[in-house]
Amino acid sequence: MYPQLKLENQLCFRFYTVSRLLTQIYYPLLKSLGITYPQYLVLMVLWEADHQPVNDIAKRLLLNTNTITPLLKRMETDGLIKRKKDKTDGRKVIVTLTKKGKLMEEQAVSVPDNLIKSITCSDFVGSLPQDIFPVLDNMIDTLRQTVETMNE
Amino acid sequence: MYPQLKLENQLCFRFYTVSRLLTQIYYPLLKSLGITYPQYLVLMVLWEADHQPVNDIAKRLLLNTNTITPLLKRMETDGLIKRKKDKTDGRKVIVTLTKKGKLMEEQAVSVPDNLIKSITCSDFVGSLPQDIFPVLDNMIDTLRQTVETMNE
DNA sequence: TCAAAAAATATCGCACGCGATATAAAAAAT
DNA sequence: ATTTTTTATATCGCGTGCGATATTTTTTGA
Repeated sequence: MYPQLKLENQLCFRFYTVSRLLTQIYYPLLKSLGITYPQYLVLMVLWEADHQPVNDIAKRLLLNTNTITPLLKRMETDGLIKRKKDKTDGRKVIVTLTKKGKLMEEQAVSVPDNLIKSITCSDFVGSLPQDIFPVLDNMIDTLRQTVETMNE
Repeated sequence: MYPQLKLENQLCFRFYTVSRLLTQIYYPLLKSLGITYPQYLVLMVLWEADHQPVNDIAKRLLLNTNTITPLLKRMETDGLIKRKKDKTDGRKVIVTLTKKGKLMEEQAVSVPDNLIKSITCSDFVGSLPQDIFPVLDNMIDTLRQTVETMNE
């Protein structure tokens, strides 16, 4: 009846679906490391720069503390990271990789390649338009601004 | 250290982020209707064709029954749909819109337009490449095949 | 016909995500 | 110096998502 309510015209549904399916394909690869996809994201942030407050990690991943805090607690329980109050600013909690968390980077190096290999297509990456990354980054930037404006 | 483990090189992270942010922007629009985004998706499927078995809805949304079943139960509790065993095939459960579920389509018509309006950008849609939909559909098709192959 | 396989749905457990709200510490304002 | 505001993190509750598995019904095959 209303074309704007057809599933085939929904942009968000496509992103929702691609995100879910990609995460499902990640699952067996990350399971062998004993981590989930959001935990993998946190580790990537820390591998780039260790010793960060919770809020910096949250901002980098565009997640809120109500998601990040329990996530980090689980990672601490699993021995991947340590959480410690900042000496100079008692509000901040600094997150640091443990030896286990640091060593996992070596095992994770093969994950991106294995992901591509496991996708049933002769050339998944090559079939994507060259400019897909900037398009997505523009979208994220616009959406991020919108959400920030909403929460004011 | 390893470029393949940099967040800025992650395709999946971008889809994950766009999906989450878009859903957050949907939230206040759908809240006024009393529904969530996944429930909105189920309703769109039923508005296109009422009276469908659970599995058809699940396939359409590329979700599994362990997600759809509780979702449908909540929607039944909220008086949006009815679930009834199929007479001819006792395994199937047929999902039908209630009057409330049907009437909600009229209220939902404005949601897509209001979503665009609420996004902080002069021309969000116009700044997307013309061929973004087929690209996404190709991705979904490839990923769907991969996940199906995984579960064999 | 009758056991075995397949199909459809459901249950269980756990990890997110996030709106709403609370708590604690630091910074700013009066 | 004290109150107010802001910042950083955490808690609570609920709704997904999904891997693993179970249940029920139908279909298939020997």
